[in-house]
Amino acid sequence: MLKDGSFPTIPEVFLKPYNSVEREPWVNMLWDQKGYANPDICIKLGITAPDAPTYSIVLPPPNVTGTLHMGHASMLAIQDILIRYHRMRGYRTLWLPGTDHAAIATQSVVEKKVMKEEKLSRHDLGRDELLRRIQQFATESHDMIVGQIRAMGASVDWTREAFTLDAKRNHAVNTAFKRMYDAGLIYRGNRIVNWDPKGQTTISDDEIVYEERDAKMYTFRYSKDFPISISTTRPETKVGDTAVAVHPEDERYQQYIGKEYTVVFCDVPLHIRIIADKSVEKDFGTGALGVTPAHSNIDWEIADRHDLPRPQVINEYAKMTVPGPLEGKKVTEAREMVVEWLHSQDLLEGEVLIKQNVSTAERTGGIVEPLPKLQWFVSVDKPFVIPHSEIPGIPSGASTTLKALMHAAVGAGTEGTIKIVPERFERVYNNWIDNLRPWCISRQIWYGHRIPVWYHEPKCIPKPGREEEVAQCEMVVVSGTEPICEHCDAKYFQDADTLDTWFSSGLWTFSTLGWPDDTADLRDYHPTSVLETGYDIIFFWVARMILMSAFHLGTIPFKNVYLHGLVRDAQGRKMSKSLGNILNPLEMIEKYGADATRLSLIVGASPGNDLKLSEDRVRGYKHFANKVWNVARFVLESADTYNDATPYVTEDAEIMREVHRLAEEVSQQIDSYRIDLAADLVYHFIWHRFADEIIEQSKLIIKAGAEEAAIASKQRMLREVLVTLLKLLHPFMPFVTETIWQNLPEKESDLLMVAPWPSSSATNNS
RNA sequence: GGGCGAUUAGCUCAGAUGGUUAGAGCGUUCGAUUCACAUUCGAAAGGUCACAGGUUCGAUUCCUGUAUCGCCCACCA
Repeated sequence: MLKDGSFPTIPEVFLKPYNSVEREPWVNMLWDQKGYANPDICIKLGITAPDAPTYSIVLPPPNVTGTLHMGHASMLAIQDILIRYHRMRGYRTLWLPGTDHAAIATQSVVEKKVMKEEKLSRHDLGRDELLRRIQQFATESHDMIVGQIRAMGASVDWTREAFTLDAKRNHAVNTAFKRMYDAGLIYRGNRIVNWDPKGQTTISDDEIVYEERDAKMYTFRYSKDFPISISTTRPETKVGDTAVAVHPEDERYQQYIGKEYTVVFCDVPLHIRIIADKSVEKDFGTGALGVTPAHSNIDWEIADRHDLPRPQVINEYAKMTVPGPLEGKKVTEAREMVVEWLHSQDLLEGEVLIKQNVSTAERTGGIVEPLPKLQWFVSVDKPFVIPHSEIPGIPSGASTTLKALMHAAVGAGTEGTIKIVPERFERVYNNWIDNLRPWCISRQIWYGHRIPVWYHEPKCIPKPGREEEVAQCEMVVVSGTEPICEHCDAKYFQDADTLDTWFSSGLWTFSTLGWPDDTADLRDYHPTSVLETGYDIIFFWVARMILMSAFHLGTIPFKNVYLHGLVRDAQGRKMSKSLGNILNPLEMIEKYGADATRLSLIVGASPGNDLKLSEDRVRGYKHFANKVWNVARFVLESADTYNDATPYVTEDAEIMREVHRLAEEVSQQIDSYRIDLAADLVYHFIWHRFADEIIEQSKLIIKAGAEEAAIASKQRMLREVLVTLLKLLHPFMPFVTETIWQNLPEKESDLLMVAPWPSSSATNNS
């Protein structure tokens, strides 16, 4: 009974267990109404100081290929914790959401779907119709993803949402392409590319997945009178050979170097030169390498050095093109035919079973065929002058390369460079750059940013008197609209290819902020504070963003990179459809609540290490959400009145100091990206210190009717500890804490999400 | 062929610039309780901190090897 004779009343909502299914959508609506995820609104309402430091994250855009999985859920949880923490600390905090068109991934999903349901190929549909289908699919997928991001409680600013293929981003992509082309870093060239015969497109080196398979290595001669035997696992390519390379110091073959032979191999006449090249290993196989310039990367480079002809004998469908019996045969068939022929001619000298890494395309699983093709590339080694640079070690106006920029941007504790957490990935990153080759950016698929290059076809017939300018108008690169030839008024035709999806993703940190325009957002929020993503896309994406930002802005794209691990099942296996061990985030949210789902993905997940997740874990944290709920109920019941001027008795003052120490520790752990430990600290304090000990002890005072001063002190302590703990827990479990906040009799701010973060200083009267 | 990570209680993981009895959760066992708790609380059992050397007064912690598992990179034809 209270002083005025009435009974304590607590909000009725507390009389039932915490119900996440009911409360979470309600809290989401509340957040939407207030719109505090938008930093402009926070400034306008005086919640955030206009000159406060900024804190920004761009959401790694999920692919619009379907729904979100646990990996996405963990990424959203981690970023939301960082964002909510900084927002409460008073930063101008922006978390910018978006989705990725994911070019090849999305197109192949839709193509497969259309093939399955309608038995139609993309060529049956045509470019426009296929694009329409993909658009529709992407929109549905996008809407689903937005719903999932909201369900997780992610406090992103929807007013700034972006899509990697929307009009603004297309403008950014075209501008970026044009500027890199003008700087000479993008060029069109005939080089060996990774061709995926199944997907009918080129792919970059990073989209190759190596699979170990059994293979046979054959040792043989081209003909009886050819002096040197060679070894290969791909005899069918030998009809494209133009040389045999040996090591310059290999005494066995000295006498043959420089000689030329004409042979007939499998009914194909070949002209073979014996050359010396240092890249050949003396001790491998016979020490002699049959050089197939058109169908092997290393051989192409040898051909460069020795000026060899490069006949193509395999086409885009992985079929033989050389005239004769092999023509039109698949490479695998042709291989058997050649081996049979070698047998029949008694040329085969050896056959060994070996393990071999076969290159396959990540998306389609097709076996990659190296082919020479005319494609667009980004040169990472070509020097250029960077007009403006804030990157340490690279002065404005210096001559540099993209590789050098990428190296300089990350690094070993230097002020102003990117810091990667965990640090060991810095080595992985640098190692990758060292091995980087030209980046092939053109793709023969339809869904994506069309290459902004236009060709004059047929050739220009100039107006009289301007004939000499014609050579310059055959090909133009423009960032704007369709060009028209000024010499003959003819229209141009745009390059049919699209850009590698990572080209547009690479611009993400600044294309989302309005670049190429000089916007306030770009000035305020770039470089972003941290890029949080999985360690599996450090090369695909992290490195490309650094490249793009360094070239176009002369800055780093983010100050920190935080790499999280992968979410695996309870046995540590990858989650996959075929294993049937997938946990669906939405289902977990439905059963246990977003708060529980978030915590289960956070606690125990140290940076860069994989997390084993089971449904039991999620269930465990649902119990915790309910525990928090009941703690609040108890405190509001037994301390329904209190006075914030009441002096603390010694014991309670000590508890307050303890709570502030906790706040300090939690802050430190978050600052050093150990949010797993931070979450664990709060969890344990609430459950095993506050609930099990502090509350239990306070019962002895309050319910036993001790001295009034002691009771008042306890009541004030309970209320203030509760408020502090709600704040500390809010970044991790935003829904249950916000719900409780809304039911507090009085509160410092209308929403907990913008309440001030507990400071480490001790309170008054302590 | 290079490189990286992991190896601590039955399971999942913390941990310390090296120092008294190595921690937590889940699980197990025993007990209490319905007076905030779709329960909760208390207690117990359980570890030669992968192995072998070295440095040291002292190592699970640092160094060097080894093993097992996992991952990444690499144009050995």
